[in-house]
Amino acid sequence: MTDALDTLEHDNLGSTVYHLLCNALIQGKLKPGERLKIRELAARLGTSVTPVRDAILRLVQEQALAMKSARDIRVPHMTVERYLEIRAIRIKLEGLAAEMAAQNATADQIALLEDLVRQNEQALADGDTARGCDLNQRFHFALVDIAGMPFLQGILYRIWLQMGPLIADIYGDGGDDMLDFHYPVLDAIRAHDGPAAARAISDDILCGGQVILQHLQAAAAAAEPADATAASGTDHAGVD
Amino acid sequence: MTDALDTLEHDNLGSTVYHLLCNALIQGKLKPGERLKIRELAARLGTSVTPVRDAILRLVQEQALAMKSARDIRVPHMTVERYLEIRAIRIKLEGLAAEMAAQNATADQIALLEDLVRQNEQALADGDTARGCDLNQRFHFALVDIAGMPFLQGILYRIWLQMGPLIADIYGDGGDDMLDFHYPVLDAIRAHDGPAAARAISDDILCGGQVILQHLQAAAAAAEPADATAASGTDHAGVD
DNA sequence: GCAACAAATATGATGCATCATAATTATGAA
DNA sequence: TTCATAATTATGATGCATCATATTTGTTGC
Repeated sequence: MTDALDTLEHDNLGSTVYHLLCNALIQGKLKPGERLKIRELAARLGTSVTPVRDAILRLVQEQALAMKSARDIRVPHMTVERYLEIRAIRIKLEGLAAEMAAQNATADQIALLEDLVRQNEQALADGDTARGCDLNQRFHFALVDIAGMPFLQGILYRIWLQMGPLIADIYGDGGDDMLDFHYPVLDAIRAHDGPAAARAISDDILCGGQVILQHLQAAAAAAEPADATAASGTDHAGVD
Repeated sequence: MTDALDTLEHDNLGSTVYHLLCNALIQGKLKPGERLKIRELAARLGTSVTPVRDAILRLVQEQALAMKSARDIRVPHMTVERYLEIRAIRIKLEGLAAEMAAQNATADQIALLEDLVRQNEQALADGDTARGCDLNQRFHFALVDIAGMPFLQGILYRIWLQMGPLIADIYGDGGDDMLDFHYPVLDAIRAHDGPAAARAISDDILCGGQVILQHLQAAAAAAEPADATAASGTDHAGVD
């Protein structure tokens, strides 16, 4: 499932390292601002620098990692502007996925979604936020999978890669209500009502992400308490 | 503008080669099915294999190139299924871009769009399809640029990368009416009417791409007229 | 003690040697 | 002539040596 990014890919060491780092990112094992060193990783993984460099370059390309300078590779910090942009994109793309999933879903696939929600309930009941975070993500990916759009799956995987470090950092704060928005999605899929599914996913992304947005805005405000020029440009990034 | 993919990227030889190949793909200088060899490219460009390998791996990752086997890197063929999927994604994402562009566009930016359309008229009048193709693309990119969404720009650039070889192959067939659908887009942007701009872009993608779709369907029908199992070995179908 | 310069270190970039294996060609027997 | 097998070649993968330079650390003069 997590292999969605490169369909039918030729397996080489670089890809293995890449997926390793992807999982680390998505599971929040790499914190924003953390630095990565090629040689160090290579030593830790027992390979030469070449595959590690391959993997890191791939992640830099898709902006899941950032090269602050020629020799400073770090997990990037999410900004409010970027989060809002990504949110808008997710609403469109995951909406499309939900719509197609509602059209296509078989009984088995619906049962799988229900199972994911059930496991998520259990995880939240147990107070296992890490598992809840993982299951939340798997629900979203399951939708794209059911939609049967492999290219879209790759795009969304890359987007989630960016949100991984962020979500893992914040989820414990107030993510308990994140699951609530999955029920309307499930209802719409059961009814094979595409537009309703898209709306429900949109609600999920907007409401569920509210905590994240507040967190980011608070962090941004704390970072620059005096300077108000950059902070005010939250709604529209004036990137020319 | 074409540098949208990796914002603020550290320049290394691999990136240079990457952009070189990107341009070649988008401008249709690389045909579907064409094979690329690392050593050959390196010799042609006067570098070692390392930067070329970096660039090619990046393009493979985003499926702009495909590794059919461990040592067979080719420009992939577009399939009907994939085209339809990409079309649906484009409608959502370029719709979003058009909507934001309509909200944000300044008079200067609108003038720039008008200029692109005017140049495109001239190109078509001159029968210069290559230039028309290029200008068509630049119009679409200009919209994302005006929308001020750099992350979206990266996603769309990667999508166009996939369509480059295809469009260049087909454009001459009946692309003369492709420009027609840009006028309603321009009108909507002038009126700052986001939803109308999104609808207009959707029309452009659907109608303008009709020729491409027919071409693909004809090619698919010709490729496997009777036998559906063995002949499909050329294109790896079975996207599900 | 502090600042400015210098030496040392760290680190990604690049080139290249070597390896494993797939593709191609050559060889030879039927 | 044809097909099977072996030798050759081609090619991406991997590892590693070296380079350039940013960063850190040490030294020295004030």
